[in-house]
Amino acid sequence: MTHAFTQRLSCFARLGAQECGVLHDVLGESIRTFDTRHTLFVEHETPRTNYAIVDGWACRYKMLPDGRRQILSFLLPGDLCNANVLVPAEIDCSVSTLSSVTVAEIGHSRFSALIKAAPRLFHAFVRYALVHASIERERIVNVGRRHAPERMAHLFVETLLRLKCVGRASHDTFDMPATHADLADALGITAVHVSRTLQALRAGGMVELEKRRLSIIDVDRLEQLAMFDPRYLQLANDGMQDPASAAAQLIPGIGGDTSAIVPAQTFRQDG
Amino acid sequence: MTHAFTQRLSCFARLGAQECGVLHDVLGESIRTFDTRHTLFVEHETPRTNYAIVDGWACRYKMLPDGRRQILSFLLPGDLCNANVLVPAEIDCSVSTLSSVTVAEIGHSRFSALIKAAPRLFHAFVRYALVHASIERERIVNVGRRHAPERMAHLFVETLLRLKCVGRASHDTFDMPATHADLADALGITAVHVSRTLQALRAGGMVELEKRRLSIIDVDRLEQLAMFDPRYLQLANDGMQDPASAAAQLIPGIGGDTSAIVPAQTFRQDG
DNA sequence: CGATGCCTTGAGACTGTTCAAATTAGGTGG
DNA sequence: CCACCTAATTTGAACAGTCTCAAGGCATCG
Repeated sequence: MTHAFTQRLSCFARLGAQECGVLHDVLGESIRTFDTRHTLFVEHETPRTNYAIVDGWACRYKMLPDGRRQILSFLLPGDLCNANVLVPAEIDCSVSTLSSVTVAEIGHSRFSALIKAAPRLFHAFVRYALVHASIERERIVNVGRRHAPERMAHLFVETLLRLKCVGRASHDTFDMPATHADLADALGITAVHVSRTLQALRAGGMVELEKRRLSIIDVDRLEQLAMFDPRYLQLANDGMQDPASAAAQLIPGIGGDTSAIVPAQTFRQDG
Repeated sequence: MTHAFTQRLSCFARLGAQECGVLHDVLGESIRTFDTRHTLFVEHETPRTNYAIVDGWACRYKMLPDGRRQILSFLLPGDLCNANVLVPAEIDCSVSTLSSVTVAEIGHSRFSALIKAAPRLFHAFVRYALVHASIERERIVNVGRRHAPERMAHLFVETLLRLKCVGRASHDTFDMPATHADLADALGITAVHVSRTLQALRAGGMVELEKRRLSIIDVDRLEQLAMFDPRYLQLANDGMQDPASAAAQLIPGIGGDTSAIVPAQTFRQDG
């Protein structure tokens, strides 16, 4: 089975056998598991390592001094806990697990070696970071300009698509470890209102949630309600025509090795 | 007078005489002005050029199909309209001016040349992009977890600090071309409520606004109200100890030229 | 001096919050 | 497997914050 992170990166560059091999080795080096509600990074620290999520959910969040919490994004299988892999820098938000989580630990020097060994991977990392930032920008719109049911619909559709692209959602159903309180902090509403909003979507025949499994009954209607435009997720694999050379165009020292290209998949069909 | 963009970049790397010179030349090449309410980039297009703002305000925003708008960030003098300078990619939000704006136009090839000629500039660009993303993340917290007066206080303090660091705010007072409608779309509230909230801050003796000039009367109380923590703006110039070599550590092909270093300023005192 | 755009004000409606209590689900030790 | 404990969810009712709609005021600009 392909590693979720490899699967995710291949959304952003056509990875050849060589790149996949190197990546596979690095990812297999140090597998760790964390309990639910475990803090991986604390705001303002400068992480000395990175984690690629293999299984389970985590989240990036910020706290206000009075205890209010805002979740910036959910981290799903295939996601990197710290999207900034280019320069060592302090991170501006904390990261905690929302379920028990399996990760592949990747040290900074490992990352550096990866990038040097495979220019395509560098390109993929950069695009991954861009898309992750794009997801967070879309969240601003979500909490700023959508009503609670629309916000929830948007979050669910986004999550469904992101999980599908790493093969973690079959038949529009997936494990959803986030509690109402977690959803509330992601949506900018209260847990009580999450409960009521969820019931409204349920009553409308759009979703079903039991035993921490979420079933999207009517994706179309959810998308309509949320005015969902999937382009910000960049799942369509366009813009990949000339991956390595595109990077080389602007980044000094990145040369294009175009051998051993395997065809890229287009994700969005059912897993 | 130092160019606002040079001033901004020097927050992120100790720029030497050589870098400043190259930068100065590029910035002087093509100065343009745009009218107020002029759209510079449209969501989903792939820009072929970039603009560094010299004077005036612009904003990055997204529209929903029904006309709702969410402003993601204000672009102030010294800001880059498209923070992604590393790879050519479609942008996920539109950019429009909020006042008449003077910019320095910088083509992609120019940027590429800049980066190659001055590794320190590459480092500065990367950090600039990181900080801009950080500002947008803080906005999620603002609209998701703060009340209207807190949001407004936060936005005002942030803007004050950002303007100060490019010398555009003396005595805690600055030009504020954004209309109530613009502020509303940045804060995730309505224009009517902006009016009322503004009056509350005014009544509290914290700000004064007349003729499109905003005076921050009581910064401390605004910061307290907003629970403002300036660290996300990275104005303190720490983490600059070893700029070029820090980049070289992770990015292949970036070598460290440590000659001709001028001392970096710490911004936050009055301009 | 009339248009236009921007800001202000009021009243009522609505969305989402708060607090508190009841209910359910899950996990653990006996 | 049960009893217990804790965490998570649901529900109700009152309340607060923000929105909507509508009207009026005040600039600025041709």
